[in-house]
Amino acid sequence: MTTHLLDKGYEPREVEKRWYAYWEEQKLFSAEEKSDRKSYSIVIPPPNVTGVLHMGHALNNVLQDVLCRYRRTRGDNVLWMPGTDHAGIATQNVVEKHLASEGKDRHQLGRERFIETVWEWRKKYGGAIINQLKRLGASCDWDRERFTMDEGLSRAVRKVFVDLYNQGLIYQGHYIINWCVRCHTALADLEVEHEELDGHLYYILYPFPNGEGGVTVATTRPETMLGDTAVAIHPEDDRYAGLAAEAVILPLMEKEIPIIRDPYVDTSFGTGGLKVTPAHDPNDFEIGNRHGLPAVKVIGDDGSMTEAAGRFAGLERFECRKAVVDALEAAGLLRKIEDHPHGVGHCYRCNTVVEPNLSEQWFVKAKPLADKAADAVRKGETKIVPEVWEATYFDWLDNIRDWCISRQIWWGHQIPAWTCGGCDEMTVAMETPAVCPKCGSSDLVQETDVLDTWFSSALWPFSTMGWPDETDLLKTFYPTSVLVTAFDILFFWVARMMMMGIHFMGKIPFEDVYIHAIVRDEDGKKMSKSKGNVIDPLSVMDRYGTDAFRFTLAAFAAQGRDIKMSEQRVEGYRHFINKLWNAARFSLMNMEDAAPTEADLSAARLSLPDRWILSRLHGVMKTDAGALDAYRFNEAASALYQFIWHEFCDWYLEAVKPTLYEEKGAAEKATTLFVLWRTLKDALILLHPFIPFVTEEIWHKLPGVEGSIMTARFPADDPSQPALREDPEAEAHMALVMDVITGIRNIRGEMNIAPSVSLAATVQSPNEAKRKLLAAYRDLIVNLARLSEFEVAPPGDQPPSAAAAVIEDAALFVSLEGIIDFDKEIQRLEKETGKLQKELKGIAKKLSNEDFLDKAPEAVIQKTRDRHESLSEKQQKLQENLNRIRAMVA
RNA sequence: GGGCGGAUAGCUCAGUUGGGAGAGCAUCGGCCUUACAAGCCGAGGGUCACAGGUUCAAGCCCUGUUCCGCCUACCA
Repeated sequence: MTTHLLDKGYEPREVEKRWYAYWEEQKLFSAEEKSDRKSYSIVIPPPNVTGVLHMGHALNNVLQDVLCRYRRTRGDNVLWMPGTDHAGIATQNVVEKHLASEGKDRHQLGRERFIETVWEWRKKYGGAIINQLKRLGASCDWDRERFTMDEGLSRAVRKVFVDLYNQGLIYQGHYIINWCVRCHTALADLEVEHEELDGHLYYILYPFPNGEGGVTVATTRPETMLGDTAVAIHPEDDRYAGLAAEAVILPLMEKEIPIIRDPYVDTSFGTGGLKVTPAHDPNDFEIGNRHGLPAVKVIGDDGSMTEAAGRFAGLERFECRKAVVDALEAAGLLRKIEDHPHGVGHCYRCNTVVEPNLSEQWFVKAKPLADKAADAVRKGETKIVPEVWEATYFDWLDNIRDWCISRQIWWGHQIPAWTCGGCDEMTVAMETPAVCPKCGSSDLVQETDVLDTWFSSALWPFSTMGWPDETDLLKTFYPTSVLVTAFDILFFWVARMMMMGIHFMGKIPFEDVYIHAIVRDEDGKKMSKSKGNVIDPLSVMDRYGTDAFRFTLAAFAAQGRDIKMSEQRVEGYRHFINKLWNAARFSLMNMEDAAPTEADLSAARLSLPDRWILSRLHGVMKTDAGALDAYRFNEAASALYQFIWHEFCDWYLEAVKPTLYEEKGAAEKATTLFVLWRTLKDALILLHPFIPFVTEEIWHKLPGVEGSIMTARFPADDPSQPALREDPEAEAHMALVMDVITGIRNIRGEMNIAPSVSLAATVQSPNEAKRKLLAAYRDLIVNLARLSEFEVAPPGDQPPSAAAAVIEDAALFVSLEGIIDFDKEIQRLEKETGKLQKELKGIAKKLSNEDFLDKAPEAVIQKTRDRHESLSEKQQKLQENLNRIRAMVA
């Protein structure tokens, strides 16, 4: 320990760097694989390896860090498992872009070389987000850091795939899926984002073969007509009841296609005629299956028209749309065009319009897994907080559809399925087979598709802990205590982890799921690069310090509402950090190098402010623990804020200054010093989870403590310290003293009397006990209200030139001999009585209501009566004073 | 189309079994009081979106309306 004095201002940057390095060196984030202590574990939502820290990460990780640091102070064996996600499509896109800037593309490199390049890229840039998490103060067990493409996790992925395949829960099939023509891969339904666009509805006449009339169909995507293989009408549609024709001519393609009847057709939409394109629409695909229609793929995987599109072949799909419309127009078959806003699917990775496309893909049969995942929450095995999200969770799981897990990209877990060139047999296995188990041929070709990234992240809670091996880590930490995440990945990730966790571990992956808010900009808009409204957390930390930023996030994290981030708020909390710093600075200035000797904390030996602050410390400790245990971060943060600033600084420190300056004697100083030390020490421990850096810095200047504050125990759990307790008497006495002081200050302020002017005050109360109390705390009142004289007396003559206030049954007079402004005082009293009058009227009305007296609980009635009595007493006293002053003026 | 959330002080938001409307910031007035002017002391400011209902009593419970935001959906 160098000096115990703090610098005048808190300089976050150097402090943050120093202590983070210290924590890492001392291995203070490390979990014990085996321990007698209670386990507490969280797996981090793994950020994309290509990611940079944004506000969402910051909030998410600060909340996790608060919980982990809090649980450590409570003595738990804490594991916060960190890692990153290989983010297949996103990462591949990033690296491809990088290649493009060098004039290369992945096909030139080939699959193997490309994957090597991604690994190189990952090695070079993939650590960025991890370092940014460290900057945030995240106390993850970094020695256990995992990556979804690591060997161990890849083995878990393979095992899960093989098991599910053998259990019949994974299958391969030819289906309509969402296809991104830019990423060149299939997407799961979830990965498609719908956006309402102003489109058009085109009405096209499909003529009968005999040339007389036809069926008019309506479509938003006219280019797909080239792949139509039927026209459907509803079997009971009267408009087509007498229809003789059994086919129409598909315009532009000049080919005959059948008219079919299917109840799927909505008679109320358009003309009641539906064009059927099995290869490019999921509904049409099913209709096609029902009626045995061929599927003609006219839009290729690259988004341009195929040979099957005839003379439109080679055109880009939207170019083709125009061309088709023009051609139809020219042929006189375009009946009309209507404006038609409708939802259009976009790729969640690159925002390209997604094309429903027919192809061979792998799917997970989701229903059996989803049912168990929903049940676990229904039975309360896993609790979702706040509860409102349960409905959303159930809704999705109860209506789940099979999950398309294959992706036509290179970066990811290649599907462990091999097809025999000899006999076409498919082998799915953990290890690469040498020969075909059926025919013995060694001509085996592995499936080129890779798995959806979310397939591997679904295993995260147990794959990171060593599964499929039965590790100590799993035994100690699975199921995890809580998952902290935002609702936008409730389906993508949370639900799927539930499905996989229950299926493979036989146990839910987490006891609680805490869903926090999304961070938005000041105007409530989602932050996005394209809108240019992103606030970079790193620059916020640079300017205001990490602790201020963290405290802001925690204070904003009220359940069920989005967070609107503004730098102004962070600035406000920087002031709080500074306030704490200075309070500590003041405290330390008064302490010797050694820890204050332990004092007797029984009420008899302590001054009122000492008793009071210890009682308040006990109170805030309880609030803090209760709030954090229930994930009410904002409540914990604001309780601590309130305590430090408005109780500890504003009242306690001011109250004990004379004692610290040894105006009351050495013994009193020693006692107060101990209380001050204890309060500061415990407050730092309570604050540490929120603002770890500044608390650690102060901690090391505090005498009588050892090691890091990270190893300190929560006040209620520390056997080496006398227990804190509630002291209602001290709180009541202090409240009275504070009322008197505030009353005097109020008069001073309202009458514009400078603080430098000492005043004389008198309190008159009929209550002898109260008089005794006030007399006993005379020094405190004189000091904090800046008085020259303070008299306590029974009710009697009122001082002549005095301003008055009423505190409970006591009248307070502040002598203003020579400086009183009578008009001002009259105004002040009138304002006060006016307010009281209004309130009294309301209460009186209540009390005169028979129904109220009849039906309200006795306690409520009594409370109302008491209040009425004390208010009218106060009113009367103020009125007397008002009359007195008026008389003096007149 | 279905569902969810929000509307409380100038701004941003708390308000958990219905029983005296709160905080931070901003504003106004007074202070360089030897930890902190990133501060201290004091003050003003709200028909709790609107309309009904239940109740002795509603910001809170019920119904409806308006305006925002979000999620979800295979009507071309």
